[in-house]
Amino acid sequence: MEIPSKYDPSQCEDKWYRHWMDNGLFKSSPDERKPYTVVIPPPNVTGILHMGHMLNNTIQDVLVRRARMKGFNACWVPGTDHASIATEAKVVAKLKAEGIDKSSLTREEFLKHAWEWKDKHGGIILEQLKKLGASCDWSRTKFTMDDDMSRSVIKVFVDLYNKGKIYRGVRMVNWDPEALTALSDEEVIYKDVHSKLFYLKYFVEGSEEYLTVATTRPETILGDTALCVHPLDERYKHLHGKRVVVPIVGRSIPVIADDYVDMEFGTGALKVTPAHDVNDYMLGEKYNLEVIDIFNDNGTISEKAGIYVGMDRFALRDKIAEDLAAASLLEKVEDYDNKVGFSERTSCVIEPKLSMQWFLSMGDISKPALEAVLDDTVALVPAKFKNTYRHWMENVKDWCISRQLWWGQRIPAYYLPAGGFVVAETAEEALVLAKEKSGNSSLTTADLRQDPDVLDTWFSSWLWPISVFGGILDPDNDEIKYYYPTSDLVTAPDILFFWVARMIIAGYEYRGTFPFKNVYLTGTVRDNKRRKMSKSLGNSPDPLDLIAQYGADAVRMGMMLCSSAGNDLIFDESLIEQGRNFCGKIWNAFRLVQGWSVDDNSAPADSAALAVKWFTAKLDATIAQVDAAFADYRISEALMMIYRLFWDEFSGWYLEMVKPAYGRAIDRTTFNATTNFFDKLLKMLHPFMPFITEELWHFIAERKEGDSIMTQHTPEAGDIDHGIIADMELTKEIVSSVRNIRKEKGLPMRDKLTLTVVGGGAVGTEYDCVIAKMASLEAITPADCKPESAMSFIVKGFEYFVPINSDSIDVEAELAKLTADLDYARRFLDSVMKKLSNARFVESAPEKVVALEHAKKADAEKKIEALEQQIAALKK
RNA sequence: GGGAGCAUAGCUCAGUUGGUUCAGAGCGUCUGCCUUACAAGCAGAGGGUCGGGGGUUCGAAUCCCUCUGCUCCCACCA
Repeated sequence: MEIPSKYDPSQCEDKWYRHWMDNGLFKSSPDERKPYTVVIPPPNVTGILHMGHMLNNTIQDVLVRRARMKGFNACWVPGTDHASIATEAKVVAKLKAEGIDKSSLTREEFLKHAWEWKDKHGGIILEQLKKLGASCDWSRTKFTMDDDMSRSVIKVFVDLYNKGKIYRGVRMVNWDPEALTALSDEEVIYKDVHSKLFYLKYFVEGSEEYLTVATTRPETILGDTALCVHPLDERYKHLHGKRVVVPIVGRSIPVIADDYVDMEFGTGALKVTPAHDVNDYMLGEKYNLEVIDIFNDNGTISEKAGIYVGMDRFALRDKIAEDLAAASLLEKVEDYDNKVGFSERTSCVIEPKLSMQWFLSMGDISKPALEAVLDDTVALVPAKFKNTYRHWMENVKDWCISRQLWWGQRIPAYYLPAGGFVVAETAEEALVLAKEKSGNSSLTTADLRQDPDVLDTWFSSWLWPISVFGGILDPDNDEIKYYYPTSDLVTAPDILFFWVARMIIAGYEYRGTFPFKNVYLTGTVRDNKRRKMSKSLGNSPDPLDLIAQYGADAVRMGMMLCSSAGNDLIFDESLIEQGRNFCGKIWNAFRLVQGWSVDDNSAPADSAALAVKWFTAKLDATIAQVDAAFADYRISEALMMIYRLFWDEFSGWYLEMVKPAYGRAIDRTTFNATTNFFDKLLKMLHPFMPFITEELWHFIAERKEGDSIMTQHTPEAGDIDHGIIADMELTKEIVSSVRNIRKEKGLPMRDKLTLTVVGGGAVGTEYDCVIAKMASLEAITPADCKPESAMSFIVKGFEYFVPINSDSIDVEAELAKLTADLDYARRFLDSVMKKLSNARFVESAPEKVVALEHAKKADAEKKIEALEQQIAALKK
């Protein structure tokens, strides 16, 4: 088969992906092998691939492909998440653009639009993952709102409700006035903002005296129902029990005393708005204050406020400041930096709001999940996240699971006409319960009103590792028993609490054990200015463009090179260029080997035989190192090891050692060994670069229909010959030293040189053939002393000389260099002697270390002697 | 406000329990080379008092303290 002179990814990638799919190579079903299971962090169903996905899924694919080649039954389950808020927001926006208002639609009509949107855009991101080479079992693709997935969610809700872990209640929640829904605490992002601190005057009723109160939110005075001071605050003691008048509003409110107030802050007086501040709510409960909800759901002023009705909350802030100033009720305004909560999804300012919601109590249920991580039953990689995890789990609060949306699993609570509700998986079951509860047997399903809210998206994704295998609906099915617990989870640390922690909780609650053994937490992808890559900044390249430009393997390699677990990764396109260049290197090395003609009758040259022996050892050593790196999830290091093995050791040294002279054939033994090395290298590379390795692997031999490198066994390390590796390192040092002299003296490779070795040599003479070939020498000769007119170098204390024309030797420069070396060597010896003459060192240091210092001493002495001789000879 | 982490070559990062190989790798830089696989390449070279200061130790990039500068997480100071 003719090999093209250049690697063209576009010619290979689709071809091999189709090959893998057509032959069902990604598919997994339970068998006698050990399972290796990964569930994908389901991307938003309407999302498109960004660099974060790229990173995340490349890592997963590397792990999955490697496990598969290690003999595991690898199963990577793909899927998408319905992403309740995000998707609903997109659909609302899309309808709005078409002139349709959500409020003009019925729930059913809206959901029809949403499903249409999902059907149109839902598959895109998964198709993009295929371009990347992801080896998911696509026949298992799940969506969190698939019928069985939704039924799992509902079953769990009912179960937890029946266990008393889910309750309904009025609480202060984080209200998103744009999405018009409650959010969980985790969905609120606090940011520093520059705001203003307004100092307002509250006149004491029937008096000219007033208190000044500092607030960042003057508009909330409409909802003020008390003023609070510290009981010990001397400034206000006389006002306890008195009443003050809310400025502009004119309402009379009590002055209460509570030590919650910080006397140092502002004026030491706090306005209390129980409906719109969490702390104020607490005070309101304690002192039984009136609660006035002054906002509509969309953040405008409600009828209850009485004045300014219909104004937007931020417009009112400006307006009320003006009006207060006009009425001389505003003492002053100061600049002030504080934190404000923003919605993770819509980015609008969160309004604390009192409302009726559903909650999951987290206290008991989260305990096993905390233990599991603390004792490494579930290992977080890197482990530094254990602290964060523990902190969160120890302070976990109840989870607000209801959302005032339509897109999602509707809460299975049914309200009875006469009040009260029942919770059941279906309307029919609910009816039975309702009849029982009410004693009214004439009820019909039409009499029951299902709760309009849906569940938080994470209330479905927390079941993901279980529900994708049907483990909720049928806990004893073969799939869940085989694949669960899964092996590795690869995800971003920003959803450690949203998702990872809750999956562990659900794992223990519904399977009695952890959902995955290891959690690999990726870093944030940043640009070369360290800015987070994001759509809004426009600094994120389109992964598909990159794949089109450089090829998927190059992109994968670029991602993997800069990604260490848990650390942010600074992505730069140059990394992908490096990946592309590596593809070229592999391709060309392969072309070289395949281009050799083979002679079945000749015996291997000495240098070739030695090279094969050496590279066998080097390969084994690297395999062992790569295995160790993978065991610790040091994946980019593993890749770098293979990269250097291939580029430097194999291409730079090995192939040059065995390469036949121009026009000559290579012997069969060496050729076969080389092909075998190539085969192993391709297998080692395959998890990282699936396409090019598959393409080349098929050139090595005639393959049968359906063969693939991806189902081959990855090479295992044999016994490693460390001796030959060390000797070859010295050999390379000698070769490099000769090359350096060539470079310095401008001697071209075609000029054959001689190498003279004094006093034996750093390596045995059997390496001479390699040195000669690699350094382009015509002879290597032993000698007793320095030859006339020669350049020199020292390896491991042995003197080497390259005789050259005396005209080209700059005696002064050589002397200067040698003298500097000698100086350095003497100082080094001094430092060694200082240690050895220190009795405390000799006493306390381990024997090994002391012996080492002795060895260093011997080496240094030898080197000094050699240098002195060289200097003396040069001076003559 | 509480907690965690980071600081090593121009850039991105390795550096296990202090002691061979400890000051490393890749990329970039510089200098030669179109040497018959590859200029997306080959050969060679330079580059860091391991953030500052102090301490423990025979010995510190590594352990302790402190300062400085970043990052992240959590938190109800109006």
